Amino acid sequence: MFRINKLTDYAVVLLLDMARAGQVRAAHQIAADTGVPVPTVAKVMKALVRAGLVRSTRGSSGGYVLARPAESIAVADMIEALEGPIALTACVLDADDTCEREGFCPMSGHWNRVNTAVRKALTGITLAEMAARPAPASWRAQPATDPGGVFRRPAPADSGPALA
Amino acid sequence: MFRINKLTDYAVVLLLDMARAGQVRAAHQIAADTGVPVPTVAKVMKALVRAGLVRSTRGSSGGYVLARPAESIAVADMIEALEGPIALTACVLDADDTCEREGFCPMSGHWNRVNTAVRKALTGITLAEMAARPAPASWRAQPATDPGGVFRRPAPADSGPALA
DNA sequence: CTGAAACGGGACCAATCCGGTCCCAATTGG
DNA sequence: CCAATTGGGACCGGATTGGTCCCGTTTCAG
Ligand code: SF4
Ligand code: SF4
Repeated sequence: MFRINKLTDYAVVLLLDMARAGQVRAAHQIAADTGVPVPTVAKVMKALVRAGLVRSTRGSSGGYVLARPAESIAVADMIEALEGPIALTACVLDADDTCEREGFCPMSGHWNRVNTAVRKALTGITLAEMAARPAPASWRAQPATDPGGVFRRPAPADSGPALA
Repeated sequence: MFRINKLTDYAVVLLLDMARAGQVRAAHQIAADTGVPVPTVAKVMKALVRAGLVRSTRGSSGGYVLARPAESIAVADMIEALEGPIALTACVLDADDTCEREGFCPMSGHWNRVNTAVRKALTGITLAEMAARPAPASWRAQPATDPGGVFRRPAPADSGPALA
């Protein structure tokens, strides 16, 4: 169905939340804030750290924070963090595995162009853009009825100068 | 890994072959021409017919042919034929299922923008463009060494006025 | 009229992938 | 030392995917 992984989706949601918070927060806080189960948040954060998108601090009063400004984190970066290089097919240049047909398949070379087009599209949208505006009304499917009180803004009073 | 389905990949390969042939040909011919196993070709073609991208003729001397000019078949069409509507996440407008978080997830609306960007990228490349040129050398990963004699051009002599 | 050739619509299965959870070691501040 | 956190997996059940096969239907050739 041409979906991104659910975990990747979560990653973006979590990053968006972190961008709006702009301060170090523990995994369980982020979980409570987004409604994503704690173990899942933990798993996703590990991947994000490994990819260098967020920085982590261990020990008590530790937690996670964006490793670089939200302006420089594109959707493509987040996807690559969770799923590895963007490669629509096995014969694309930066795919980590190869297709045995690659040598004589007339389609082979063409996928690179498609792949590039997609990656460019995904690079053109940054985390900052999404964090800034609260999703234009024309984009929303539902009128936003909070069913459980989750997703409260991260302590609006003491959240400091949101964004890095 | 952000891959399209393998079957979708095959679909594009088969369509490209059909575009270059420009005449009605049986599934087993297309299979022999592309190196894709016959049963798989059959399966893919069924999907393509259902989606209206190719027209089929039954009976002996039947086969498949493109339903419309290759110029009007975009990569997005082929993907949608095999995988259904392009919807990166469940909360995208034209997704057939929904996410329970959709109402209060701050990311919800934003995915539509990403989705649109991707779809636009996929709509900008047509089958005709790919059928015309033989994949610029700069795109190819391998120097094209045919390991099995497959993928011979569809009878260059009597192939008629290639393309619709 | 008969039969071969071809498509149509599935059922079917093995293998893989994915999501989700959990456990324990390592680190750090109090 | 203790509590709070992250790090790095293992683990598993369910869903998806790739691939094959079977049988009914349609159509043309002879
Ligand atoms: S070489 Fe051909 S079959 Fe193999 S991945 Fe590329 S397009 Fe698909
Ligand atoms: S609503 Fe939020 S969690 Fe659900 S699919 Fe959309 S972005 Fe992902």
